[in-house]
Amino acid sequence: MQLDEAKHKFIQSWGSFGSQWGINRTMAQIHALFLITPESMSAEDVMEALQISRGNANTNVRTLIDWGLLYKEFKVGERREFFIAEKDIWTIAKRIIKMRQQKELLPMLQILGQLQSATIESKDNVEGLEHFIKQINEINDMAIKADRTLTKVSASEKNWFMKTIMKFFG
Amino acid sequence: MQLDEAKHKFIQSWGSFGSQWGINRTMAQIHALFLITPESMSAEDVMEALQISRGNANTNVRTLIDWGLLYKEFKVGERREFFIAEKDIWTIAKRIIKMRQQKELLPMLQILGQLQSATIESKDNVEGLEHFIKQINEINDMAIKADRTLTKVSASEKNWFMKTIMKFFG
DNA sequence: ATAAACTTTCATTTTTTATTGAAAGTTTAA
DNA sequence: TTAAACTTTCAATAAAAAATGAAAGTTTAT
Repeated sequence: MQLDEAKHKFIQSWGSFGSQWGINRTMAQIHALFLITPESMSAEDVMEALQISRGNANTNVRTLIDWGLLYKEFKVGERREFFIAEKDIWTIAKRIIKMRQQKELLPMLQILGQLQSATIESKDNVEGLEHFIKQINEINDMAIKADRTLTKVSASEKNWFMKTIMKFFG
Repeated sequence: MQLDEAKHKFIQSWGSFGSQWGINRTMAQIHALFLITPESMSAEDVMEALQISRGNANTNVRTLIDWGLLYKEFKVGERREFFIAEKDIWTIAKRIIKMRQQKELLPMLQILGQLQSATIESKDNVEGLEHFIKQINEINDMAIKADRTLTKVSASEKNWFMKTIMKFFG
């Protein structure tokens, strides 16, 4: 297999992988491209490599920077911006976990909290009310546990994580 | 707050939560509806409660059954099918983890495996080739660890999980 | 055997999400 | 200060995903 073919395969696959996780396909593809490119690249380079528009490239590169998965790199004598990927997979995983926790888990926890603290009335459906409250409580408990776990994982050092968790899971 | 209002809020929230995870909004809403409904419901009940079409209700109820989140329930003297939710949050979490692992992680592992076992050629870009192989290896290692972890979690008993994992994370 | 009761399918339509590219905005060098 | 080089924005367009509903399929009771 040629290197270009292998790269292409990886980029496509990372793209569809990402799009299954509410991460837009192009953003994931740009990320993949950077992961396997040792040098830094400009917006132009990304546009050419993935055959996408300037606006699309710009938007998704910005988001990747926000997520901490891409860094700006200034080159002497160069006017335009260059970008380079965070390459350490553990750091990448932690950043993705953190962003997803914020985007997804947090809003859910807020709603669940609201529902728990609200006084819910229902005269004619006591069974339904009790069941509702029980379910919300259980879901809230699980969500809080998940949230704590993710917080600790994304704040942890690679070594600590590998030692304490991976000894259980190989 | 009225019970109906609280239920509605939960259903909407669960729906948008789901849609961020590549799980279609209506499927998540149907799931939420069943979670907070103590009795079993027919397709008709779901259609009415969520104001959706027959086809939509049918498709998503089938998928929820496939995922092990809904069960069929037969009522004596009733021709149509009734459904009822798996209510235990731990079981639900395990089933969702398992499905997502199959849908998402497995295809990625296959591609990574293919790329690792392939002999990749590149005369003129040795640096690029070495970097590519290094990155693929690292990503593959992490993916395998994630896969093992998810497999063990989704096969584990609630008590075991809580004892061994939750003592780390509270 | 057949018709009523119910479920599934799928071509079409609608909704949602992502992309484009031109115009506006910004920075830098001379 | 201005014009070239580059970046960002956003209204319009395109693509992808989901929903509809009527028709086809299936099951059950008589």
